[in-house]
Amino acid sequence: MTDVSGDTHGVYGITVAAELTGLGEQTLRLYERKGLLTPARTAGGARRYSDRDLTVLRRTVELLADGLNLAGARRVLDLEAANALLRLRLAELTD
DNA sequence: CTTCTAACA
DNA sequence: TGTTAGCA
Repeated sequence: MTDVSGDTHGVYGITVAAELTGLGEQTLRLYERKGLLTPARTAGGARRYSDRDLTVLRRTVELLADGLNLAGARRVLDLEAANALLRLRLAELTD
């Protein structure tokens, strides 16, 4: 897709993503296994984190600090994503 | 870089 | 339950 907003495939390796978020690499893999995010993969199977993924990770840190567990954070993340989509559709109707 | 196992709070 | 260390 034509990616004007740009944050969808900003590419970082897991080491960089861990540094940028203050999380451990193992933790990032756990979050993926729990379904909090799904980073892209290289041909060799290495994770590729976009700026979008980093935003999700920072959100996750915030939600965990608020006392949610990973399952709860996952649900909030899903709802926020769905909400953002609805907002876009609403904007199309109101402009 | 990956997955997996085990230990700990 | 979530994180971390070590191994293959």
